[in-house]
Amino acid sequence: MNTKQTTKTYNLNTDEVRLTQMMKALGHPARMQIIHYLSENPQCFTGDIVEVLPLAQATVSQHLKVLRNAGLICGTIEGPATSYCLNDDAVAWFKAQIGVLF
Amino acid sequence: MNTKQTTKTYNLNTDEVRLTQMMKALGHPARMQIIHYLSENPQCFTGDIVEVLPLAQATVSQHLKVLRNAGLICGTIEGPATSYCLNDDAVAWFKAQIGVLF
DNA sequence: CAAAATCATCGTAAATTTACGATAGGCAGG
DNA sequence: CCTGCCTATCGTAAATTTACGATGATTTTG
Repeated sequence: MNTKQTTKTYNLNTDEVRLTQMMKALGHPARMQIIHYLSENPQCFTGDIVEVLPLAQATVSQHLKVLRNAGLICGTIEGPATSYCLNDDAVAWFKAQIGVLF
Repeated sequence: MNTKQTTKTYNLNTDEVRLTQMMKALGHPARMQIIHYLSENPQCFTGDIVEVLPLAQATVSQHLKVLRNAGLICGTIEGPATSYCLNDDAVAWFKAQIGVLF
């Protein structure tokens, strides 16, 4: 019984929950660097990103997974490697949703 | 020596670092709720927000501090209470910076 | 088929975040 | 002044995140 709860609790709707997840994904320097890199190099492999970041391959792969789960990037297996790119639809949705929020 | 570092490391510029901090601040449900509430109630006290969230007063105050440090809101002491509102300049900057990123 | 290359996942320490009660500090009313 | 109200900060557990090496899975090359 921490709060009286006499008033309704503000809840986030589905869009806002998704937006929050995207914000969280973008709220880490390494992941922001990845997004920045992908916006300049629209199509690249995991290895390219690993070379450019001061992080171990496992860590980069982990960050890529976070961005994938947030829907911001999509990766396609291409032979032995994986190619990543920005998800343009998600980016557009993200921008639009920020306009709704503020 | 974890990386060869033969290539330059991608670094974030000052703007991107600040943007990342804002993203991180917005990447938590409670803080997103606060922002949502402030966008509907442009001027309100800490107590108003505490009533609306299912969190203890200390926790809300902590979240408000994160948003303040990110520059997204500003609080002014008003008598015995503190009044909070969105920082419109920061919001505008945030929106513009997203346009630069993507 | 064996070896090398590429990447994801696992297991796990260390660091950070989150949430809370308790406490402190400032301001208004009696 | 004292008391009550409002909020920030402190101290601290629990949960989550971050980063790494090691390992696996898959594909191409020799």
